[in-house]
Amino acid sequence: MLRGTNLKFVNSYNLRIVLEMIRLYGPMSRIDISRSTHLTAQTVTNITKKLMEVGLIFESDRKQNGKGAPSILLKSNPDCAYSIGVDFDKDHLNCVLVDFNGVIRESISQTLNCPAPDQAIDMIVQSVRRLIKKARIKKSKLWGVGVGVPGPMILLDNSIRANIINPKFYPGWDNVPIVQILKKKLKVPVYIENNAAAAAIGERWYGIGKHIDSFFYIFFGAGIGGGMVLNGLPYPGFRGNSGEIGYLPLLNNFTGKLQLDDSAHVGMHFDLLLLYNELKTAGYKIYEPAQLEKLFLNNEPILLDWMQKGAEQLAYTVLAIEYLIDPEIIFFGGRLPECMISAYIDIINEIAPRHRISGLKQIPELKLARAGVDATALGSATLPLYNSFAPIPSLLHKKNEVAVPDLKMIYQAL
Amino acid sequence: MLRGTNLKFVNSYNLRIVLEMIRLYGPMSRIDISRSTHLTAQTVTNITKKLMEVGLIFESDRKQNGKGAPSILLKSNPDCAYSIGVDFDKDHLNCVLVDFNGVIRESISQTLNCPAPDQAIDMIVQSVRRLIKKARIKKSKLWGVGVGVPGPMILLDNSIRANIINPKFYPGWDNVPIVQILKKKLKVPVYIENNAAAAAIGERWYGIGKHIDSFFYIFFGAGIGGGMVLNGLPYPGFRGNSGEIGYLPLLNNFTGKLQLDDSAHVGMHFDLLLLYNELKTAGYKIYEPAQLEKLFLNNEPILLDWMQKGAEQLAYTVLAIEYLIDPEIIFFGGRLPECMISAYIDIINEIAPRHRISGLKQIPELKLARAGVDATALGSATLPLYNSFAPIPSLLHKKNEVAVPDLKMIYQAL
DNA sequence: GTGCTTTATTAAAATTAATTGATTTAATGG
DNA sequence: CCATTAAATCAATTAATTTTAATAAAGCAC
Repeated sequence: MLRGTNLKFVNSYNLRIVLEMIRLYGPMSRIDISRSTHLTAQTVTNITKKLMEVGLIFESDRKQNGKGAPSILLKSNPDCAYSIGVDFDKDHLNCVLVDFNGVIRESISQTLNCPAPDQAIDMIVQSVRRLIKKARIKKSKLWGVGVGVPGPMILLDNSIRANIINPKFYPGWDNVPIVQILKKKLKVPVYIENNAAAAAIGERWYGIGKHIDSFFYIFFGAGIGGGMVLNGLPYPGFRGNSGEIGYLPLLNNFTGKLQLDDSAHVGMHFDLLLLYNELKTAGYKIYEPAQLEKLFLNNEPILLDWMQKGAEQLAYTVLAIEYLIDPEIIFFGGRLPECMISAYIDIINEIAPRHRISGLKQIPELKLARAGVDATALGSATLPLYNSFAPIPSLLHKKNEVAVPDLKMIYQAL
Repeated sequence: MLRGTNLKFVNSYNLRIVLEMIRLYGPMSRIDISRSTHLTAQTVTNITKKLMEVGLIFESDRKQNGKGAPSILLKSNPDCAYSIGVDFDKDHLNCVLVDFNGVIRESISQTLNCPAPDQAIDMIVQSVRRLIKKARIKKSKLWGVGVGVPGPMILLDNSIRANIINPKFYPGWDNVPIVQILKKKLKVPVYIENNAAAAAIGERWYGIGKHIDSFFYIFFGAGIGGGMVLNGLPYPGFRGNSGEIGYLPLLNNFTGKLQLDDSAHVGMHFDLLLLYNELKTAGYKIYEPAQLEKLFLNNEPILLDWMQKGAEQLAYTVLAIEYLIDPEIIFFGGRLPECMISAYIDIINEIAPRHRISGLKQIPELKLARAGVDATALGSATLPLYNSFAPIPSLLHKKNEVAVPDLKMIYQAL
């Protein structure tokens, strides 16, 4: 799609660049922003003036740096915008309300048992309303709701993200337009994303990935998934299926055992329901990931064996990511306890080098991302803020509809 | 790197957008460009005026479309710019001179025997000079020289692409600054790229990939390599190693045989020197890919067995590409004869579905790209033109040095 | 303390390319 | 032949950045 651009697009982009500079590297002065972005000092003054008027940033102390007038440090305002993230799956619903700086202000968790769409959507709506009340924020400052769901989605005509949760595992969830329904009921922008991709975006916007332009994110949820950020931007793939590492065929030469059938796939080794069942035979009653921490720390053999088998498959996947995508870093995060994710990283770091061709000097580092219950919800909460405030280069191109709100809308909203 | 932009960058980008529209969809009228790019008609008039002044485009017939003034069709001028592509490897040196439309005007091929750097560079310089003479073009219209080399390179400080050919297989080629040397001798811009990546860029700029925004390119050269184009742009990876499918570990469950050692890799099955040796034991004297066509058409068992084993490994690689990257299309191209590449595609299309998880409806199509001797050289020839004329979005961002010539420099050059 | 130097910030004017609105050009069709 | 339609362009306007110049605030020398 070859699209031209013009001065207005330039301005809205530069606005976001300056805001992002302050968010990532702040507190910082106008002159530092100018030097970094190569915008003139005057332009930075003009833009920061606008940003201050709408309350996105504010001036704080002056910084003395030798001779000359000390520069005025600019900070981003955590209370300028809030967002709600929803982590939804068959067995749980976690919702968090975060401020602009990504700090979780309030959260609500509940367990589910494969609810029907109507029921689930009602619960989400109620949770959102309760969060707004609990946090005592103005609804006008709620920038939107982001929903992270397991499995792939389809894109509708207008390239508005929508709404199939893998119908195979979710009876009744075929073709449910969650986005439209939630938008209508809540009257705020609603975004939906695969939970792994949402976690990756969250890592990019708030996590260690803030300064990493290209990374792969391996996500432990009910199964295993992945998301990627390339050149600073989420890369969803042509059909929205990129990063689906769970679908890779099983290898028997890594495990030393025979594979079940030709279409057996890596995801099998990370299906928590299968693990819970296996643990049940040993007398454990496990129904959520947090309970695994204790078993892991007690060196429960069933769990350790399970992890070892999975890690062997994952090691190959990591090599494939290295050689195909060559990201700067591979993050590991998700709903599992931090100690387990770290253990996976350790096993892979032991296995992978044996299968690596000699001669490659630099390889991506494996790093722990945000783990635990809130990982997905926080990632999902990022979606509205990311879309409203991130300097996405495609903003520079003319489009029929401005999908992304610009400062005029921010003026109106505040 | 967060950089701002301004009106001048907008203009140089819009110039390229309009030129690209005409190149890809031309002949087309100003009003069609306006509707497509969402630039106003007046802006398109201004831009096309500039492009005509420097001879990049010209007006041709009027197209009658019902009532009203007929629109004037604009065409890109094939003789506005030329480029020379160099395909260099241990055993051969192919050079082509192409015009702006990608038509090969002249070419020179010669066989080599692992030459030393001085010798090789001299041969390249001579070939370039001979091509200019043969094609009888003005040197001022030679936009540059692109060199495709096997194996990885490193990027120098200024992000000017440079200059290591995998030193392991090329004694004496450690740290040779080819780009700088050639630039000094030829006095034109010189670009270097991995041959697989160059072929991918060539496919994007001149091939079927012209209208495909995201694809993976599997390249058959002396071994096997890969390149990718994502969101319309070449994606080199963080260390310039993306697409290195040859490095993936071997799988024994696909071949049914034991792997040699832990670091045995897919590339082994595509190493032409190994194949030539195996064929030698059967009495064949093969030293270049074109000779394989006859053997293949005669159903030579050694060759067919070789291809079957390779294809089984490649099928897994294709699945990994599908699930990790999810490109629109996977292209297959390179120095092998077209019939052999097609055969690889057929075998993979037979194997892959068996290992695919059920439920995924859409999958990337496997397509034949340009095959044969000129594939790499044409891809390399694309590099200078691509860098000078393609609407690369990063052009919109302010930088210290303008690495890419803009229209001012085009004025001077013509 | 005073005055000079240095540096950050901002005000005013200039610049630039896109946009808007009016005009010209060239065909169709009654 | 003239009204209609649509493409292309001229002229004036607009909206952002840039340039130039002024102002403000600190350090430093005397």
